[in-house]
Amino acid sequence: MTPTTRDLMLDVATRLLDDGGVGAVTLREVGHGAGVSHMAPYKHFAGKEDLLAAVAARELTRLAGRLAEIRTRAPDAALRAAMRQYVAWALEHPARFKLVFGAWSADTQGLGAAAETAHTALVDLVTRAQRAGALPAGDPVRLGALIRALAHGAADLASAGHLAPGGKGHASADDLVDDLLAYLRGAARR
Amino acid sequence: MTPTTRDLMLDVATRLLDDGGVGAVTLREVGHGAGVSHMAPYKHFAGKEDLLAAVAARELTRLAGRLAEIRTRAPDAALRAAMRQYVAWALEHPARFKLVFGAWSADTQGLGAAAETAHTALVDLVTRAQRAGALPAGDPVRLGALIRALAHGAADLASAGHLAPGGKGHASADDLVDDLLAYLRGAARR
DNA sequence: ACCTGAACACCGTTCAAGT
DNA sequence: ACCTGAACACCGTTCAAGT
Repeated sequence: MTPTTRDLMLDVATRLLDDGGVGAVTLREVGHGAGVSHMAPYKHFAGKEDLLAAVAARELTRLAGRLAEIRTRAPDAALRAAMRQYVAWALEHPARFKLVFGAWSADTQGLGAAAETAHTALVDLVTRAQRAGALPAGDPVRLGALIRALAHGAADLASAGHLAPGGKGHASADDLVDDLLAYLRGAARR
Repeated sequence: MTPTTRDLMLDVATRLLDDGGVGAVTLREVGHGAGVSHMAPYKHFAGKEDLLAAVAARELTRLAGRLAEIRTRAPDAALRAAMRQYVAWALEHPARFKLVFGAWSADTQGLGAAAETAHTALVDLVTRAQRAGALPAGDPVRLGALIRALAHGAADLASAGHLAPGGKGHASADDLVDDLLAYLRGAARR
């Protein structure tokens, strides 16, 4: 049950990522932080890119897991809770967020599979919210893409400090998610 | 009229950025590409971060300029055209997009001022679309934030290839912008 | 199977110096 | 004012070798 060297390396890499961004993640520091040589990471990962992909995949899997838990709630509250979870995670761990949703050079480390799981969970939430009358009719995949793109954009802008900071009309990322869901609820009643 | 060494360096940096991402922008290559030594960039920029901020500021200023041109069109078409311009720019130059909207360590190189200009232009477009009946009433700053967050998120996800690629329900970033504007137009008529 | 240490090419940055 | 070249610390990666 003691963590494997590989897992220890992922922990160290995640801590470096949180502390100083992706540029602060060096294979040498990952090795030393895990108590081994600066070359040991190459025995577990093909290179730096592969290590970062493994960090991203683990993080995305955990996020998808939390979204899956939310699925047990009432359908119209679940969708809002899921988007708030997404936004909160982005604001708490901006460097992880940027890494996970940056470009993946290849579908390595099961990143694609983890993304598929999260996507399926979202479409399911949308479908159930539609049946509950909280969302308008229409292709749930497309509606899910709209909601996720808004949550993603609001989280990204907020985490970089570009969301009209302070003063009149200032809206948090959560506020924007609520605004969109309110407009969609209105469209469902028309 | 011949470009200054500084402008030449910004051109080289932008080309390196487009070709290989932010990691491919090295001060040494910027110097050599501009026909000077690997140390010359330090005479024009405080360091790498400052050079990248200058690239971002120039890019953001150009984007704001193109949004300003759009302002001359009919109000309800102008907002859509502006968001399409934003999305198109992000998809054409993903590395510039990520750089411009990444975290700025300091308000150097006039980045904040350029962002302010673009933000003001957007709020103006929103206000005029509201008067034309194409958007619901309410605080134009907050409504502008909603629209921009959606365009931003759709562009970011699309440029990284995370927008439910292919198959049923697939929506482009432009499609999502259109969807949101259609829902908002519906809310304006209620 | 997993780890080590030397070595190479590269990069950001400092410094002393040149015109 | 603007540019140069040597030097330093650091990083990703390869390789030969050890248990």
